[in-house]
Amino acid sequence: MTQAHRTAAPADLILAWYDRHHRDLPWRVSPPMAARGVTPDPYRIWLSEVMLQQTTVGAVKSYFALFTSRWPTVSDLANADTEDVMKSWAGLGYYARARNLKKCAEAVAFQHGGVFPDTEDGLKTLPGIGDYTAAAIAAIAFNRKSAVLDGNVERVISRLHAIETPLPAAKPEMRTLVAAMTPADRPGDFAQAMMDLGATICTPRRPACALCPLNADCRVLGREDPELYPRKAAKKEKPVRLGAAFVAEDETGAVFLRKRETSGLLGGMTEVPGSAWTARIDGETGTAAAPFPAEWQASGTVTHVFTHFELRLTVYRSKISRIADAGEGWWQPKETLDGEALPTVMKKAIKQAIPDAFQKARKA
DNA sequence: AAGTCGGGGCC
DNA sequence: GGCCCAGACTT
Repeated sequence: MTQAHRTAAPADLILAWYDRHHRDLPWRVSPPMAARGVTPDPYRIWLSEVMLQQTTVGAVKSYFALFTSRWPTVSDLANADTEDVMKSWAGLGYYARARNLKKCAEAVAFQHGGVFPDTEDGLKTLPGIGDYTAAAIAAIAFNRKSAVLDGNVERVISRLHAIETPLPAAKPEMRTLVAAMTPADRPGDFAQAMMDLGATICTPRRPACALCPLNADCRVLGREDPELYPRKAAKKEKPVRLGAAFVAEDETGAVFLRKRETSGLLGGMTEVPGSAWTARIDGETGTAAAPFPAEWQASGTVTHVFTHFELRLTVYRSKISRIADAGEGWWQPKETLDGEALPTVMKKAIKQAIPDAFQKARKA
């Protein structure tokens, strides 16, 4: 085979690109670090992968720093107070991840001797670890030759092979193609390289094809608009739900809070009292669902978009003397609201009623 | 296979 | 305003 007709294998092209353009991330062992003998910590790889599920790198960084600082090992996390974990996760979203994170840490610490399973199948038995995360940890932390397929890789593969089958039906086909590409030599770096490629070059819009190490192999480039890939099933529209939220402030400035059910939407998180969130758009959202009688003053509305519906909350506020029978809940001093397990929609509601309720947003 | 489950950044 | 993001889990 002559050199002129021989094309380098895609995996080699991607790894060569990765060696030059990889991003330095807090949980990553970069090729230069690896050359100095640094090995990945499965705990940190696992923690980062769970945080990164459907979540951007920028959103994760400060949370990763907080968690690894408070709980440096999986055993530390396993022995932590669950409520502290929920408080630390507040704002990151998909709160079932936090509940499963704690369960997984307990399983590793108390049933696996504090050591993560080092195979894809073993990892997949743990709470919160599915197909993607098991493959990613196996590849990145244990150098297993597993096929890592996330949203980034789906985009790269769909364009590289001009896959016409829409997602999610195309996933098995894509996984097979990724498995065929994955090298035995550096599977962990290959996985991270493919995801970096999707995050920085093969982007959803305006991909930088001129800079792509695979542009000579791409079946879409030069024939169609890459933005048309991956094909996706049509999505249904988001319904609107309405509700009321009640922000009560006592004579000391404390706010009345309560705890949500442990499962379902915002499960296990803290809330201000409110009505059910109904799909009806007729009828006013009144104070019928108020937690106790008070002079409730309407103080505007907040809108919050969840994954499958849009919520419009009418916010009511009142200043009352602390009453003995306020129902399930507690009065939280205003200056300590920041540390509570309040999801973003609840912070919005409180801020609507009491604009100076929070110190300032947590920044990276 | 479809529905549930957050939040923010980007265009 | 819509789209996307290192998806998992339930039904």
